[in-house]
Parts: sequence; C-alpha cells; structure tokens
Amino acid sequence: MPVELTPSQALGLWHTVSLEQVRIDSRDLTLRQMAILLQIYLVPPPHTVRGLAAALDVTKPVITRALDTMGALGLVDRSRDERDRRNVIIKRTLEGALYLEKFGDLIINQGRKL
Amino acid sequence: MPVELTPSQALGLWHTVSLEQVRIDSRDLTLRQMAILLQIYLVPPPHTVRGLAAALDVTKPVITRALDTMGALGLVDRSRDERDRRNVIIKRTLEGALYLEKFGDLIINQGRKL
DNA sequence: CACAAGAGAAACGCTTGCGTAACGATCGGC
DNA sequence: GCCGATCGTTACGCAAGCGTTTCTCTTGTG
Repeated sequence: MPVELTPSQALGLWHTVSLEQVRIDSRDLTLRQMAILLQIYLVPPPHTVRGLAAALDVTKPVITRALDTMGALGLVDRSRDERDRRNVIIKRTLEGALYLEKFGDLIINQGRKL
Repeated sequence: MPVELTPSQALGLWHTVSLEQVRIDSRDLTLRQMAILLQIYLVPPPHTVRGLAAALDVTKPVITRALDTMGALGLVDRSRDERDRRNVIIKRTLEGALYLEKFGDLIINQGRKL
C-alpha cells in the first residue's frame, strides 16, 4: 500500500511533525538517537550494541552513549545476555512504547491534514 | 488530499527515513535544528530570530546558535534588515534548498515502499 | 589451560548545545 | 534629543555528544 507524496507534502509532513514534537516535548533527541530508538522498537529483537552500530553505520560508543541517555529517560533498558555474557540485550520499555505511540499519532494526524 | 497512515506505517516511514539520513549524511542536525530549517524554507519570509523563537516556543539564543551552526554548514544565511536595523533577516541558500530537496526525495521514496 | 578474538564500557580531550543573564545597537514616543 | 522598549548576540558555567583508544570480561579453540 504505497503512499504517494509530493515534495511539498513530504517536507511539510516532516516540518509540522518536528515542530509539534519540539513544542510538546523538551526531550530533544538527535536524529541518530531517534533512528536507534525506532530500530529497537520496529525491528524484531534481539538487539545488541554491535548490531545497532552496524545497522546505523556508526561506532559502538555512539550506541553505548545513546543507550545511556535514552536509558536515563526511561525509553530503553539493558540487560546481559545470559547465554553469551559478552552481549548486552537492549529491551523495550513501557514508557518507550508510549513515547513512540504518541509520536506515531503525531505523524498520522499531520498526514491527515495534508 | 489527506494521507491515511497506520501507526506501523507512520513510524516505519520515520524509521527508514531517519536511518537512511544517518547513514548518508554525517551532519547530525537535532530535531530543533531541522524544525528551524524547515520553518525557514516552507513558511513564507521574512524570518526573524524572534519569529522563529516564537514559532518553536524556544528562547532566542537557541535560534542564534542554530543559525550559527547551519550558517557554517551553508544551509542558511543572515543579513540585517535595512528598514529596521534591529532585525536580522534569515535567508535561504542554494545549498540549503538542495539539502532539503534530497531529504524530501528520501521521504517520498520511503513512502512509496510502504 | 593458555590465549587470541570479540563485545561492550570507560577514559580522554574536544566540540557543540543548553538556559540564564547581561550587553550593545536601534527604534519610537514623548 | 532623551529614554524605555525591542532585537539579536555574547558571556558564563554546565551538560551531553563525538571519535579514538584503552580496558575488562567472556568466549571458544587449540
């Protein structure tokens, strides 16, 4: 079910969603952090630091730091992989799911207004 | 011409666009900076620091700093308003237009793939 | 059981962004 | 002409992000 957008609609959608999100929520995630968060919630688990770094083509410390920040915000959680204790498994949280749910609503509502 | 999106489509669109943008371009604009940039390019001029601050509901130094950064990247330009020399008029640039054009293409292409 | 390889975190020095407050330049009404 | 108000910038101390490098813990393979 493809969605056909004109250039004006595409940027307009991004514009109004960004604007609303900035006005509503003081948590100013970077594009990288947002990409990581969405990767965690939209792609089937398990998620590891290494896997996320490869998916975004960034270094591992970038992922570690982003998880520190978003962990402090309650958006994600971490736990050791008991089967291979070198790995860390990144887990979703209720608050993170709610955050993205609201964000999705924002996109949907702005899409309707186009 | 409204665009109807399911929650999965909405977040999926944001996800793939963010992911692509992170992988393609090392310039990691914050959500605020992106909102300012789109405001400048999508809303009819003139744009002032004060006007942008009000539109995004942030303080003026936030705008000044974002303009410093994006100015250094060549995405926007500044010039004094000769009619009221207290004001600064924010202007678009060719590079900024190209940047957003590519970004818009990214959104359109990902929209088609939904 | 020794040891290289792998995963994630921590350390380091640096850059950038933040909010608040103060500042210089300019305007407009009296 | 003066003087309060307005506009944008700068200063300050602080928090957060960056890339590179180093470290610790764990694995598994000889």
